[in-house]
Amino acid sequence: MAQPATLKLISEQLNLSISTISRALKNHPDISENTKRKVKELAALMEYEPNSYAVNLRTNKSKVFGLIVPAISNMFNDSFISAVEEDARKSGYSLMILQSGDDPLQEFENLKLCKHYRVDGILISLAAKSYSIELCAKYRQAGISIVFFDRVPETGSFDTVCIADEEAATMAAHTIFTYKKKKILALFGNPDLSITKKRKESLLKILEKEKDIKTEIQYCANTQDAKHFTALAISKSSVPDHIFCMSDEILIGVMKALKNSKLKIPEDISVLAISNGFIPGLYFPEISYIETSGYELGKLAMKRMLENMEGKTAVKSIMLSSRLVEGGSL
Amino acid sequence: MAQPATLKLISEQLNLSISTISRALKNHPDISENTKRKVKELAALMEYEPNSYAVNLRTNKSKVFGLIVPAISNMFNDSFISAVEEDARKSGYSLMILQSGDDPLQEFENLKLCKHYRVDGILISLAAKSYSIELCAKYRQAGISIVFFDRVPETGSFDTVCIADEEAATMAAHTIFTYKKKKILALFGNPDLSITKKRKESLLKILEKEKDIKTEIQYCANTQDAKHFTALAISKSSVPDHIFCMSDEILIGVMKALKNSKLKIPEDISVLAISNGFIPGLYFPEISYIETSGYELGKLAMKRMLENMEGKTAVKSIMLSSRLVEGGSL
DNA sequence: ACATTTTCCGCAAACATTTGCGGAAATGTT
DNA sequence: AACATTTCCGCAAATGTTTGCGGAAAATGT
Repeated sequence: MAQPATLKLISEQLNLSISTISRALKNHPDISENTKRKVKELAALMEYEPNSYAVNLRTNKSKVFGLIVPAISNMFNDSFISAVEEDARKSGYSLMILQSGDDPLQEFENLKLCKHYRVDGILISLAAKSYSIELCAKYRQAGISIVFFDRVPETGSFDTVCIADEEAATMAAHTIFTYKKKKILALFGNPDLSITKKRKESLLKILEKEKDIKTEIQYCANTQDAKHFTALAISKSSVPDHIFCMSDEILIGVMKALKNSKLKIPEDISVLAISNGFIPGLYFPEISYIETSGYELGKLAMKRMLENMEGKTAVKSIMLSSRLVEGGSL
Repeated sequence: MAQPATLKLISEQLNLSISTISRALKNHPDISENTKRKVKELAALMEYEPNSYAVNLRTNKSKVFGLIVPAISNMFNDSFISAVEEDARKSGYSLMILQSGDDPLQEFENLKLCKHYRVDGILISLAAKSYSIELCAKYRQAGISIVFFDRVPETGSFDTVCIADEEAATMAAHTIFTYKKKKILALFGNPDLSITKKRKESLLKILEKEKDIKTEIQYCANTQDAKHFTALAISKSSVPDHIFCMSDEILIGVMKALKNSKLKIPEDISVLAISNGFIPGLYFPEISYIETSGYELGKLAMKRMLENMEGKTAVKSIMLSSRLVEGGSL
């Protein structure tokens, strides 16, 4: 314990060569059972642990995955991270988690950091206005597996794992139909993200078929925006009878505005969100939502990554289906 | 780009020795400006990046901190992590984040993983029923700086950074006084955690001074428990006029129960929580809370850690003060 | 012109590990 | 007894860096 144990130290104690120690510890057939036993005993006693730097240097593998997200905080990422961490651990990998804060520059730096630490693979959910995609392509070229999740690039052939955005939005639209809503306020996030585009387009595609449904679209950079647009909409003469929220962040803003009004949910106005369910469950009545499980997505993403590590490098796009969870807000 | 650039490769191109390249790149005074320029230019061109494994092997420093938390998800940890990550990055360190899932065994394994990756320091918030403290002591002995935060060990001389729990609970008690509440339901988390003990004791110490204040204590393992105990309490003949929640998790359960009842906040019953403010802000009226800033705590923790790295190893206990933020629930 | 200092650079060891190769000793085969 | 085989282990190179030391060449001083 005084000095951290090394192969050399053990070899000196036992009058064996370093290579013998190394082989004994990994059950190399060249080494006799007797010697193996002795070596292992002493190694255990000395609490030997291979120096990961030396191993990595030699093998050029780190057994670490980089995980880059805009923010660790949001509930979606939370459960995503949990899932990824679980499965990574099971396969002997660790995670280096970096957040971009939705800042393209920071994201770029994080990517370089991953390279610096020579991670074996990178899981990344893009920042808005990201310009990191070329760098990703380059790194992949250099042998680093890259899996995009949730916020994926629109173009280029990459491995992607994401929510079936079209399906989720389509489901939302059909729900709005079913409940015969006529005047919709639809709130979306950053319009630059492909996830936003997909959801918006799919929703509109269906809603626009019906002539008597009026839909107002707004883009919200944050919760505050969502609150603002909601307050504005319900202050007008013709109040919407339904609000669609693309994300939790937006839902929170909407609810703040609604609570400041006299409008009752669902009698006066109904609400539907796309969410993992945590935030919707905090309200009364609970808000209905199209479920997007970060946990499930994480499982899929890590599965894809591990396949990659085993050489299955054919590019794949994976979609995760979602379902409607009815609270009492419809 | 075909081969990753190394010092050797550069040296061959320039007909210089490896050591000259190494020194040139770090502005060693022994190297002439002229040579430095040439070396740097070629290095940039070849996109040279030092192999971190080799560096770490040589220097025995990893420039990585381990961060172990029960769960990444909770809001407190979120902001804590953000702060830590920010300041770590500024000092050239990266973060390896591991979650214990409040499982002592997992925590133990994570600790060993940190050792395996030879992190320079460990920031850790203990799991309930943790038995990792001895291992921490051992690692510290072996030269790894360890800073405990939030959930810190009760005994032993370690660096700790945590909320001024006594102060916060005392503040809560005084608030309850001020608002002349008489029948209190006080909900706490895991009774094994020192943070729970401290908060409970400080609260009771004050409340028990007043004869006409009745306090009921319950321990909740999760949100569900909190909901259960709240529902139970308000179903009785004498309903409490105040509920104190030790954490967000508990607050959520309480609110679920209250929303299922006819009780109005704050008219019929008042609510006070210890929180960072995010969850309390979701309700209407917003819930008053004693603020515990994970962000601030993160700043302090990293500051302490960096001091440690510079050799200031005298053990220190740091407390972060909190303040009352009034929503409309009192 | 010689001695001294400064400038600039290379040699080689060290960090801990992995692994191809070769070789001595022990065992087995006729 | 001579040969072939198997068993078990060590040598040495390689991974990419850092750094103490020493030394040649150039610059400076007398």
